[in-house]
Amino acid sequence: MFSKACIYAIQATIYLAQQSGERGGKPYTPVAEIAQALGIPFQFLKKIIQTLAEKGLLLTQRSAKGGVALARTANTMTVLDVIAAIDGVEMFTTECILKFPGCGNEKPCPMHNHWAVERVRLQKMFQQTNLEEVAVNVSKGLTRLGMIEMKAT
Amino acid sequence: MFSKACIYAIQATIYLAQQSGERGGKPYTPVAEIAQALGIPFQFLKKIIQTLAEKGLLLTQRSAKGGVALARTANTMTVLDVIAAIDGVEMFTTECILKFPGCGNEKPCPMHNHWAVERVRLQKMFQQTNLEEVAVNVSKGLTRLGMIEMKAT
DNA sequence: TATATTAAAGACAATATACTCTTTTATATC
DNA sequence: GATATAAAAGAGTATATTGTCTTTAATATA
Repeated sequence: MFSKACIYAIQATIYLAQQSGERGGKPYTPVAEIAQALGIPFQFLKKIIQTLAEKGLLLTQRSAKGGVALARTANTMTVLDVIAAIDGVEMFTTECILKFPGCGNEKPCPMHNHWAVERVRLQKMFQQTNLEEVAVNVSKGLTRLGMIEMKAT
Repeated sequence: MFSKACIYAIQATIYLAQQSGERGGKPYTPVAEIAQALGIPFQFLKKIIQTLAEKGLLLTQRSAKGGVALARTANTMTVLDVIAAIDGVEMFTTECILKFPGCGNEKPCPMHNHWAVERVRLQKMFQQTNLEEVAVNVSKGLTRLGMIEMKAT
């Protein structure tokens, strides 16, 4: 469904949302820390982070005590925003599940009418899920981010 | 969502369902004809067809007037059956959308509870769609298989 | 039985995705 | 202002997926 890059982007932004939620937390988190904490290849994550920064989702600071941070509050950033920045939203809007170029309501492929319904549901689901609520659930221990244990801070 | 191989498998089996639906049609369809008709790379399709045959979905006949055919009637073969043979059903059953190995109801990832709902819907959708109904719609001109025009026969 | 047709088999090539390494640049902190 | 920290930039490698080519084998048909 999603590329590895996109999956890592979602994980990293959730991690950053957690960081931003911590009282007295540092303003920036080094990419190396995120990669370490989530088990994501460091150099690969850096490129992904760069893309997210270019798309305006993250702020970067290169200096001592630098790193990256969410460009806006976690409750105004949705999982769909992150997906859109990396893999794009076409899969939820126009892309045919059989990858036929002209597929749409006028020229539907054999699966179009079924898929069009699910596609919209998926998009809504990711759009309605913001990084704050997700991060809070992780911090509460209700859900897990990767293989690491997350305890309330 | 699906690999190219899986997409081609779905297209090819729908094409074969159309063939089997035609009165007085030949029992077997050459892979070359399917590849030609649907614009699928011939040699690649042959391997995919082989896999489908190994999984029991298709019958093959190597000889003059040979080719491939559905192993059972089109109305008893679902799109999910085809997907299962190529990409597997894990994506609808156990696979985490963030690809976390241990993700499940006990140890849910941040998206698990949302995704688990959609996953099941998708599986049902593909399971409830059999090749006959799909092929009939294509033959009626209600839907299209690839870029080619399909007229009622 | 000879022949043409077509799938089977397996090596190989191209492309896309995932991942790494090295050098450079910015800047907060001391 | 010197230094250390950390991102930026870009070339390079590894792996998986997709696609091609050639040779072999089966068998229906004539």
